[in-house]
Amino acid sequence: MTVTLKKLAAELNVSPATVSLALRGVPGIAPGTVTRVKELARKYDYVQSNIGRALQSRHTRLIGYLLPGITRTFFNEILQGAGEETASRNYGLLVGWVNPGDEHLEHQINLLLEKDIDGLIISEKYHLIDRYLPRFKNRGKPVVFCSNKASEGYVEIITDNFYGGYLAVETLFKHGHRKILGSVELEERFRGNAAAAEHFGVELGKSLSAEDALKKLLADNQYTAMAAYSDDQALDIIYGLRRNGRRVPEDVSVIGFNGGALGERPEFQLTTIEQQRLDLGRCAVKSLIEQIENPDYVPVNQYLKPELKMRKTVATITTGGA
Amino acid sequence: MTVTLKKLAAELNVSPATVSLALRGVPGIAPGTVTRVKELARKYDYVQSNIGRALQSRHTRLIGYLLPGITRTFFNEILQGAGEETASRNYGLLVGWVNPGDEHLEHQINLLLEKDIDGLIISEKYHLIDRYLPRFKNRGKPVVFCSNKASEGYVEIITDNFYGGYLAVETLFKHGHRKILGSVELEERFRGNAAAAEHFGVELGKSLSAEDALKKLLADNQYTAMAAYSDDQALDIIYGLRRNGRRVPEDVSVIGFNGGALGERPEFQLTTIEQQRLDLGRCAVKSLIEQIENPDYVPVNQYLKPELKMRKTVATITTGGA
DNA sequence: CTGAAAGCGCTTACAG
DNA sequence: CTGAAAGCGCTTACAG
Repeated sequence: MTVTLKKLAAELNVSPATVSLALRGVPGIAPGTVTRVKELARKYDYVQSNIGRALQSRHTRLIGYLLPGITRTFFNEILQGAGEETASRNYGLLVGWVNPGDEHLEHQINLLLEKDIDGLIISEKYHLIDRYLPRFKNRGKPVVFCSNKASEGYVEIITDNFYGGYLAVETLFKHGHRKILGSVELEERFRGNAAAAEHFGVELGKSLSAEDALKKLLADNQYTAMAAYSDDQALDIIYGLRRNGRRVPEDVSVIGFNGGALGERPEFQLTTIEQQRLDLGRCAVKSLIEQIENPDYVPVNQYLKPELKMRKTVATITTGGA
Repeated sequence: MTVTLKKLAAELNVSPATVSLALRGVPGIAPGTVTRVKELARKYDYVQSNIGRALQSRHTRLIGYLLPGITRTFFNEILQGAGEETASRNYGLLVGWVNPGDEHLEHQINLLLEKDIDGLIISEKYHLIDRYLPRFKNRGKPVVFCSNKASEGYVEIITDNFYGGYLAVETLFKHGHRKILGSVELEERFRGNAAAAEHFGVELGKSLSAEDALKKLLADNQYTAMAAYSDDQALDIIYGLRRNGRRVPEDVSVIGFNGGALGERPEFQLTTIEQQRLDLGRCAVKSLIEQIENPDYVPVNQYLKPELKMRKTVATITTGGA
């Protein structure tokens, strides 16, 4: 049913090697032969089989992507960015979702190994996956972490969380806020908060969760703004504030972190620090393919700058005192 | 670097065939040999290569999934359901996003064909993809449409939209509503609306879009409820109603269609008809693999029943008159 | 119970 | 410019 090189060769009375060379445009084949081969190939809708090619080259041009199954939304755009970049390079993207429960993960790893992927992108906690990494390394298959901190000795392509944290507090400062609550849920981001707070002379509080933040914002009337851990958390906090009679942004400003469709809804109009999710996926693929195709390439970590998305949950206040 | 059957065979002084049989547990190999082979395989972390196997069996155990690139959220859970089912059957899932612009699509199709997928799932408009289907059919590769209407002669695994439409109007009827606005954006679903309206003796209006629906709801105070085309549309309508001083659900009830995280937010608490998205993906994979592995299997369309998710945008009203 | 051979679809030297 | 051969990693008959 499927047309192979051999069948084309037989029909044209040439050797399979000639057909192979002609189709790939390798120089040194008579122009007439090339034309006849290409015509017949088109007529029969011949498509080169990856399995023949891969067996020979030891490269399948397949890359794997492992991502958490529970987080239903966050990784979608990253995945799509990865998929688009992958396709544009003539690679295929093999996706595996990891659900809690280790058995499942080991099965996914074996599946990817069996399918002979050339490299792997991981958007999953490194401590879950650490133990499996040598299985890829031993086979010379590169691994890149995307949007998640990498295991020791591996490359990470992630948002510049320090910068994002800095930008959040800087933005609030520029709108007149002098006492701001941060979240320590992501250490690097809070360090960015702290650096900006120190630089601009802002007082910075710590919260451990949405509930904790809400409690502190309600208890202490000095806080005029919150730099939240995520958009979801920002919305939860805004919801809690409003239920408790506080206005957002008139009484308290809130800035999120992530971007995506949710904060865009007219009901929310959430000001946020937006991650470049499509680019995270794209850059991870670029780095991985570079490593696959060029063994001498020394990969480096990449930290993508998030961008301020100004909407309507941050207000300018006139600082009392100063 | 990578350990092959041959290397194991050489080290054990047996033939590759013996190693192959031993590893797969084919009966007729001396138990001692099986043990020695398996031990060495584990020691070297031998993993059977799909390319060798596939070349031989003409099946890669890879399936493709083509989905639209613009709709960033709707297909994620379907895709994940598909991925989980795929993995549990020891298949790999090759994902391709289709963005507007035909070149891109043809490229994706060629990519999937090259990668020798055993079958294809499509969540894309059939008229975009029609012309490429013979390329799969001619190669004996089954194609299943998932969550989208299928091309002539192909199988579809989709939500039972008629039932969903019926359920929406039935639900509103049971809450006392007697004049309801529907949406004709999805024909089958509106036919379900209409069937319920007729059965319960409810008056049913037509709207063409969110704006149109809002206009009609505001203009005609007789409508007490809206069966929306989607959750997004439902939220847009609720937003518009509230901005115009109408209360939801006290003045107008609104029921969505889809399910997902958005409507669950406490700000919305959207009552909706929820599609079984994970199951749509799973069922599509099941049908496809059945077709791949059993050529005699005659696939059938599947219509998955959506479920009512009662939240807070539908209220019971006391019908004036009756 | 085990090995030698052939072959799946390709590509890469090599010979002519 | 073209063909014959060998080989990539496996599995499937077949012979012994």
